[in-house]
Amino acid sequence: MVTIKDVARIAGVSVATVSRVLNESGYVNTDTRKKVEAAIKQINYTPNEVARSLFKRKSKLIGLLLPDITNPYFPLLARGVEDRMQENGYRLIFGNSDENEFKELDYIQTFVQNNVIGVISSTNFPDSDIYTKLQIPIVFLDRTSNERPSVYADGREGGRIAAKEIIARGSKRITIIQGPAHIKPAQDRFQGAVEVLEEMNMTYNVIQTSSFSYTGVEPWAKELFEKYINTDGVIASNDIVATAVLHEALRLGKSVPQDVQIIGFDDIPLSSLLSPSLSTIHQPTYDMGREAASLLIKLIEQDKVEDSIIQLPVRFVERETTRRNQEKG
Amino acid sequence: MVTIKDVARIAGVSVATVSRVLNESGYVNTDTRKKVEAAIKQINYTPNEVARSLFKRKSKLIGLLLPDITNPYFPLLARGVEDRMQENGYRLIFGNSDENEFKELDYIQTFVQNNVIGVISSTNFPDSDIYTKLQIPIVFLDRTSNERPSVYADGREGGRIAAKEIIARGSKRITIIQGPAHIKPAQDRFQGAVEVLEEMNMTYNVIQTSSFSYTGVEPWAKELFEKYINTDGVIASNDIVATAVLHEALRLGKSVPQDVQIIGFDDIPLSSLLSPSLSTIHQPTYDMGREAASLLIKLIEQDKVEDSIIQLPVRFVERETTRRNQEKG
DNA sequence: TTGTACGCGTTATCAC
DNA sequence: GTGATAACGCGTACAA
Repeated sequence: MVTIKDVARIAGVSVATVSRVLNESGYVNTDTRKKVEAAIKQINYTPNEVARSLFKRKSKLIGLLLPDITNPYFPLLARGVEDRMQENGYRLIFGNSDENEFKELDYIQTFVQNNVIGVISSTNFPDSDIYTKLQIPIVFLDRTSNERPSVYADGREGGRIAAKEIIARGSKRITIIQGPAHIKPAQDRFQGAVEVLEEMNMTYNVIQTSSFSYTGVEPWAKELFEKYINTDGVIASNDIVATAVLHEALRLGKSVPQDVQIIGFDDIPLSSLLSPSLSTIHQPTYDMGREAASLLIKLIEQDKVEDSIIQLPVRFVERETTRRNQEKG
Repeated sequence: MVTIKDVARIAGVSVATVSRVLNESGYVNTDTRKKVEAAIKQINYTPNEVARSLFKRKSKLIGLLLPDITNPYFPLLARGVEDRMQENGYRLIFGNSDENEFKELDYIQTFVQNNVIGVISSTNFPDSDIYTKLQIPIVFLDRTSNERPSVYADGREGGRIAAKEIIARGSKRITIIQGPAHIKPAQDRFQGAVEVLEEMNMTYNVIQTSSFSYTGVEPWAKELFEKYINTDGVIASNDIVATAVLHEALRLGKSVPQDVQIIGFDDIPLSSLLSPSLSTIHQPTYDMGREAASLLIKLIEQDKVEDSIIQLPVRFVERETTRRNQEKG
């Protein structure tokens, strides 16, 4: 390993001087600087971030905690975070929590042990001791808790839009799929949809699901059509569930969107590749990741931050699982 | 920050003793140990991994470099790596390379600066200086290079299987989609398919694609049916491309699999949710991640490793984009 | 069985 | 302008 001492020896100066040119701190003669830079280049020296981190008590590392990168919604989030962090020289320590509080605690602990300078987490337990006791800046992503820094999409409005659109397009017997009870965005979506349905005096049914995971979405799709065979409109809790519903509807010989309309949530990349392609409520997922990163960077680098709760807008994406809107012609 | 000194002070012993109980090294009296453990619990002490890393010149961190986590193939790989690493107490520093050699170099450098103890990379440049000069254990994942530790699937056999199956199921005018020329597994698949087609004296066409990315797969699907309108069998380079081809075929009013059969590659999670669901060559993606992690752990913890080149088998998954095999009844 | 002292690579303070 | 040197938190000879 090549260290700052080697550079100092070769350049014929002290390590203090090398440190100065490295960090552009303090005075250093132009000639001296050149000698040092030459030495650095000669032996291809790069500073040991671990030693830096030890001394400064903080690293250039960010902890990123996601429920499950295998769920196609999260990679975009992660990518947004990474790209933005990269721009400011921060790197990611990454972990999947599987919505398991113990695993979260374990990861957060590792983050702290590694002197991460901040954490971004899509946790289901934002009010857990894990986070309230955390001494470093934290941003909740796709999650929120009172007054804590967070970035998320407007789920309630998304639910409202989904309900309005599916009604405007002619569904009369709507079934809402309610996502996991403990996940705030899922409940927001659900409530938004219910609100509109109630306002418009529509009858509707509800199917409850317990997870957002890939595995085991089919059973809920089957349950839906067994319990409510006459459903002619489905507001799904996310695109994965919507995809399973679509699959099951087609399997049962139903025409989509003629017999049943389906609206998803998220607009994950595969939605547009389905046949028929999936109408859905678009979330600016990648940008949410970027925003969370930007917010965390502000929290780290600035004293005070004005807006630390960021809600991003959603929008309806019309594709082929909904009929043309008659009203709009 | 609570340090080993605090523990020592509270327990009324020296830091050396605390260190001994922490690392279970050397002798320590049972009573003393209990006092130390009590103190640790009392002030909730956890060792500073940065200081450890500095002293030992290596951390518990692993560098994981993937082309793009947004491509649905890679999250499973990442998950496999993480789960296995977790079991041995290693954590991941993660980065997307975008198949960009400069970004790779940048990340590898960061990994080294952070004392990672090993690297797993799905690089397109395994023979680059970046890797040949690397002083720490490295495992190539879903990639391979002569004699270097690597874990990958048997692409050639996969290509052969795909061709055999699509022929056995009655396709006469087959089009193969050839993945990016610089990615070894893509070429293996292609060659395997071509081999069988040649052996059986079938006529076939080839469409060349330049990337495995999501964006811009549609154009190739369109190109395929414009150039080779009579195609009745498509061997796609991966499931994303296959999905786009399926989408386009249905859009053109073709019946799948009656008019055209489609076989994908990878068996990403969405494949089974498509309508019709996608027949494909299954890769044990998650297990590949795990295997790569296991191999790297061996490389790190053992002196010599017998098999450092691991090729995993693939298999055909029959779903709905292929017809029933007549021969098999 | 336990404690002292040093070094890991870096930065910051303070002389010179 | 530059160079010693202490300190960051930990692990390990070596001494006691």
